[in-house]
Amino acid sequence: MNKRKAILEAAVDLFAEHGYTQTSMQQIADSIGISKGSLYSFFQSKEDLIISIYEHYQQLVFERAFVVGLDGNMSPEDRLAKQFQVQFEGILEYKSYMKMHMRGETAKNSEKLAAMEHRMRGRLFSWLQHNLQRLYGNRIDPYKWDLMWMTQSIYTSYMMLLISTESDLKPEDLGKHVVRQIMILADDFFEGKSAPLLDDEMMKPFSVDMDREGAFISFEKREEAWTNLYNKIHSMKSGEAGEYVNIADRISEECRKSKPDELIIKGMLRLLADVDGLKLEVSQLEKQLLP
Amino acid sequence: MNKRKAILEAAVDLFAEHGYTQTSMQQIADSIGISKGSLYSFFQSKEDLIISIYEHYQQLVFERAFVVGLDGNMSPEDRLAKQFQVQFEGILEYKSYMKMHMRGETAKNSEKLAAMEHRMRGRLFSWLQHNLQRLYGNRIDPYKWDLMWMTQSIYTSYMMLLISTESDLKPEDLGKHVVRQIMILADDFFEGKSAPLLDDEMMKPFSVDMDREGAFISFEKREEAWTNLYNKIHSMKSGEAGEYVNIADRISEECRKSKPDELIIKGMLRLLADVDGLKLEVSQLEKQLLP
DNA sequence: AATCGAATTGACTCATAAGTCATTTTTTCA
DNA sequence: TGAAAAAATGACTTATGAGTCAATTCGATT
Repeated sequence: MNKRKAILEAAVDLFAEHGYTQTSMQQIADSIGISKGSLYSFFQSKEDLIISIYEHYQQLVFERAFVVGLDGNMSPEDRLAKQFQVQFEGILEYKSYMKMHMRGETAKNSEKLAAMEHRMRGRLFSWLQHNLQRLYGNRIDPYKWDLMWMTQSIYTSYMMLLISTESDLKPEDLGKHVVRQIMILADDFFEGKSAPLLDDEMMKPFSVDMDREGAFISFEKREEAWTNLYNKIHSMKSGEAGEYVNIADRISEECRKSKPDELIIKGMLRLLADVDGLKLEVSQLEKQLLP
Repeated sequence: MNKRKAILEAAVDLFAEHGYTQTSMQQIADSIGISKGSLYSFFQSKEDLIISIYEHYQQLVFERAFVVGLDGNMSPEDRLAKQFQVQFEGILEYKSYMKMHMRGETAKNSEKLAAMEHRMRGRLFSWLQHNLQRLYGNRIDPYKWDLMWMTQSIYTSYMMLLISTESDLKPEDLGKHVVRQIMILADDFFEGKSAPLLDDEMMKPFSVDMDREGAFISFEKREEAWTNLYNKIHSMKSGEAGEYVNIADRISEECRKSKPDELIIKGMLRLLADVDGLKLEVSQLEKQLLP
């Protein structure tokens, strides 16, 4: 629906400029000329709104890069540079969202958001690891955490420059630059001139279980299945939608647990499968969640 | 008074854990067993409280490193590593404050705080620039922004690791590591293999007019007083100089402690003041250290 | 045009938290 | 010891903003 999107966009702008707590629902409503009550017919709560924002934008910004990674015609180095470039382009395109995201300032309220943020960070690291291994093979292993850590810090800092100033930095240059710096630092490790500081044990909070190489693709598919389901639900008549969102939320919550109860997931999916318009989306999601 | 300090410390812990807006004055009062009204007799407002926190801690954390920079017996490289080390040690010691600071989440409310934050960032950059120039001279100029930017991003990211995990990272290792990475990246620029992306124009928001800022001047004065003292000592006959350097080092060490013992400082200064040629420098330094 | 249901509204409630101040407690000192 | 001064208290006021809902408007259908 269109008004929903308008709200999301207005909210993201305001959150980016003034911060989450400093922006009232009234302001958001005013900025697009609707009433507060109307706003609440699209989003159950302020928290629901910001979560929806993350759900709406995170794919847009972060997943575009992964697709480039599949292009087999480039050297690993160029491919990685290209992926960073695409990422920087995405950041420029969704500046407001990135600004909001960078502020942080939100996570502590909401379990759900914290989990989301953790997942995103984990994905960044597993993506970095994947690419480093493609570049250097297994010999990178002893140094991978130091390299990943420095890489993400350089990447993030240039990203902040990109969104917070009116510079004419080119995503292409930035992509090449970041890769160049990674490689310099890596070479130094290989030459035995630096010793690594970080190890698996220490970086446990940053690693996310990934089922080897197919991880990203399967991740993407799962993500897509979720998106489709939520979109379908939201496009339904409001009366029933709330209940279905609840069920979907319950499933997602269960999946995020360290030991998800398959029966609960199965049951919840069954409930949704009974709804006429959702059959396709549910079976698609089920294939991803319960292989 | 002591209660004031207790409030500051309680507040910084709570702000670090729950965030500024999520911590109420009542909670702060409760946590040290006084009433809210009492709290307001020490700080006019919540904003006044957070500003006082910044005023209380920022010197403690950031200025300790600058003093180390004056020791003339080390190579520029080792000296810089040592400065980073001291910085990391400070961060460990004032973990809560750094956590609070890292959250940000505050600046937009208060003009005064925003200015403060801006000034601190400016100081970091001017310190970095100073050290890079000491390391490489003027040939660093075309690359200095890129190097400073990457340095601060690597430095900041390891700092965050230090405060957010229970790792056993050693400040000494971290200091050496950061310097090592700076030098690798710098060498690559010198070899002409990388091109710089950032320039003065683009980085204007990050450079601060140093002379305009009161705090910076007062800090500079202190640094100047130290420099003068060390210079004078070094210019003396070597026989006695060693002893005086020891005393001066002992003062600097004391000053870097979280709870410096004023009496010790006073005593040490007194010892130096008895030396004929140092009277002027000592009184100059004393004015800075014991106002 | 009349009717019905869905969408929209904004005045309302409720909760929270900053900041105040009359009152009480503690300290000081003659 | 007792009076005056200082410090501490917590109930109170006030402001803000999330979330609700009865009333109203809008729009589709016959």
